[in-house]
Amino acid sequence: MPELPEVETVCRGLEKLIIGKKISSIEIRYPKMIKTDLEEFQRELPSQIIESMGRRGKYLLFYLTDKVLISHLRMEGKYFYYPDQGPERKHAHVFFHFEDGGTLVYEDVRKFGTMELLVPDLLDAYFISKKLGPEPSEQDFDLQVFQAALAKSKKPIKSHLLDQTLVAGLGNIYVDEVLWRAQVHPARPSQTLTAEEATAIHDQTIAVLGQAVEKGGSTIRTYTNAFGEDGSMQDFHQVYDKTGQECVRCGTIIEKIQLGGRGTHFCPNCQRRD
DNA sequence: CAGCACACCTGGTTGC
DNA sequence: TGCAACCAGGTGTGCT
Repeated sequence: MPELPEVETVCRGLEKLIIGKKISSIEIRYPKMIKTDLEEFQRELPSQIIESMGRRGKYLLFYLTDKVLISHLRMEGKYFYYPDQGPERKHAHVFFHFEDGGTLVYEDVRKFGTMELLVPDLLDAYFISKKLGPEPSEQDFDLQVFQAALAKSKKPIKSHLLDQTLVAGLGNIYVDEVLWRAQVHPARPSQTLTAEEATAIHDQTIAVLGQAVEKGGSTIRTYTNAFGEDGSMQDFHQVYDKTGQECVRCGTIIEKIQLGGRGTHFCPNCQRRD
């Protein structure tokens, strides 16, 4: 599922379902996804209460009684909440059983997702170690800092936006949408961007991710009807998965290329290389 | 240090 | 139809 808007949607959904619940037991069927000490994870979680939910970039945060569970959904991670035991499912990897009989299940077909348990004091250091950039908001995402970083990089702008260091939260869908809106070719070396182009990318990043959060995220390729997949942002995509269709701005046919190993959609007329 | 290919997994789609 | 190759909303590693 997830780029930032989808993770935010899951976060808001879980807030309504599991806040205040006490974990009675934990069941881990795919131990490899627990990246901190497994014994500790199994020992510490039971008896903790879900105090609140949070999000930083694409990381989902469960604030527990005296720990923080950091969950990253990677490509296909999903959470399902059941007021009872829940059904048996092939790709269910972690079960959080609550004292009231409810169950939160983490499912992930590709098993790329990760979970880590930290003391809250180490959360800031954790994100610093990941070199995670600012949240895509007016308050946090500073244009001057962004422009200065771009000026020092030869990386294609799309690859740079995807690496989470300049700004947190963009993934392969929204980065294509942002660059289309900003009218910048995805392969442009970062340092060749003009101040106007950098400003447009900055502003459109905030606008696109903000709009996507409002729409509840995007639901693409109708995967299983996962919790939180009720988004409608896909109806507003202008280039992602629009290969062969006309650009709504100029009528030119949208093209798809490979860039940094990722499928990349753009309008060859609106988004010139130079 | 920067940049890039590749690894991690499974399943759906495409093309011969 | 059968099956191999390729592709998928992400990130960490290890190499040049």
